[in-house]
Amino acid sequence: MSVKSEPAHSRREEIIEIASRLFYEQGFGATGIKQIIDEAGIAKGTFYTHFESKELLGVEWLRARHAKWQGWFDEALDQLDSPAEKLLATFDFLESWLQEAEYRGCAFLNTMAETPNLNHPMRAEVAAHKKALLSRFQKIAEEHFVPRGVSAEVSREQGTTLYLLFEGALVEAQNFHDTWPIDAARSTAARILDQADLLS
Amino acid sequence: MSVKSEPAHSRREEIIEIASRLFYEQGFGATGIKQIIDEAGIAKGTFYTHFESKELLGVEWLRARHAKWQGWFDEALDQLDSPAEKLLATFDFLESWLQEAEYRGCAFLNTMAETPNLNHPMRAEVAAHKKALLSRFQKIAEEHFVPRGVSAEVSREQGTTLYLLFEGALVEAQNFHDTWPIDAARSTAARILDQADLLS
DNA sequence: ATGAATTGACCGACCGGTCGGTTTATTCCA
DNA sequence: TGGAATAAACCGACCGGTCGGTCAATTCAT
Repeated sequence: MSVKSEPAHSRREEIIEIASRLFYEQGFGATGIKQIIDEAGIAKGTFYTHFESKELLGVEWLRARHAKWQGWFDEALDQLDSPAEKLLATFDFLESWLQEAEYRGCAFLNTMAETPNLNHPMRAEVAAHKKALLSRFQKIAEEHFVPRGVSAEVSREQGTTLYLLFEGALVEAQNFHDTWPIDAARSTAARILDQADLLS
Repeated sequence: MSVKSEPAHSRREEIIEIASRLFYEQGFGATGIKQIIDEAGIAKGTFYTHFESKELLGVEWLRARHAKWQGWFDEALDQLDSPAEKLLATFDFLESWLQEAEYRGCAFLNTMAETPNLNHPMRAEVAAHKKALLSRFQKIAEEHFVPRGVSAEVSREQGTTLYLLFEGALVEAQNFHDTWPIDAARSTAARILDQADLLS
């Protein structure tokens, strides 16, 4: 018998896609179930056959977004050769992201900001996403610095710094709606990558 | 005749104080008028004789918070002698702030995150607050670097970098609820301040 | 025929905001 | 000094609408 193939867009996935757009553009709290089901063209009850609660939909949103974002990030870095190029490309990635009309900053940080409770399931997704990104920076920084005679530990510290610069630029570009924070962070990043001799 | 003295806490100020605490702890959107008037012990109508709308109360909240925050910031820096000490003290200030039980990150960035509309009056307050903070960093950076032979422009660029590190540390300390982002940013800041010779 | 998917009316609670009316404090004139 | 007039502060019921969530009834595909 034929394997039942999952449709490219199951109802459940369709709801996640629509909700994702609304959550990102308006914020999780500011988006009501009503709007989601209206745009999906379904009834309230149908929504609740697919999701236990709005909160769990929020968690699924962040999980899906994490996967998608990682994809974008990897795509921007993978074709580059050197670790230094990769690290600088993160800022170019940020800049092209900012150009998009729907740019509303980082969905994870925005969600963190409106979710005070540290034990909220969505906060766990935020922390996991950022932890993964930090590890990415640290790993690439190691690839850059260690061959230049810098210890693994100090190399990772440089990765941490680049991560903090990245996050600072991300947030301030959203605030001022301008690329100058990204440009400034990129310049500093380039200088840091050039200073292996001072760290060894 | 005697000058009519304004009471230390007018009703209006009392409402702002109560709302400020709730807005910071729970977020602006997540806090209802009901809760504010209940905690203030007043009726709905009384609230609206003092404020046109919840939104304008939000603006007043941010204005008052900006003034208070500037005071904290200045207090942490004013008694220090050198610009370098001042700049490093900003991270110590951040760290002691994080220790507080009610720490919920930056009220301005949190508000930005839940306010997509760039033309919203509260967004203007956020931008103004951050612009003032950036200028502070740039000015102190000038005081540090210019006497060491660095141009005014490059000195200001270092101030911008320190600002971005500060903001990155602020946000990530909130996310991970830990001091390591602040410590990492502080270390990098110290190194940057030590590199005047590379910039001149 | 049966079980899953779908429907939309319905629930109680809450949202920001309005309004007519009352209380309280100040001003002004006799 | 007393009493009327004025204005500001205060009250809480009420407005239309939305919130997240439930459920009995119906449709639909196997």
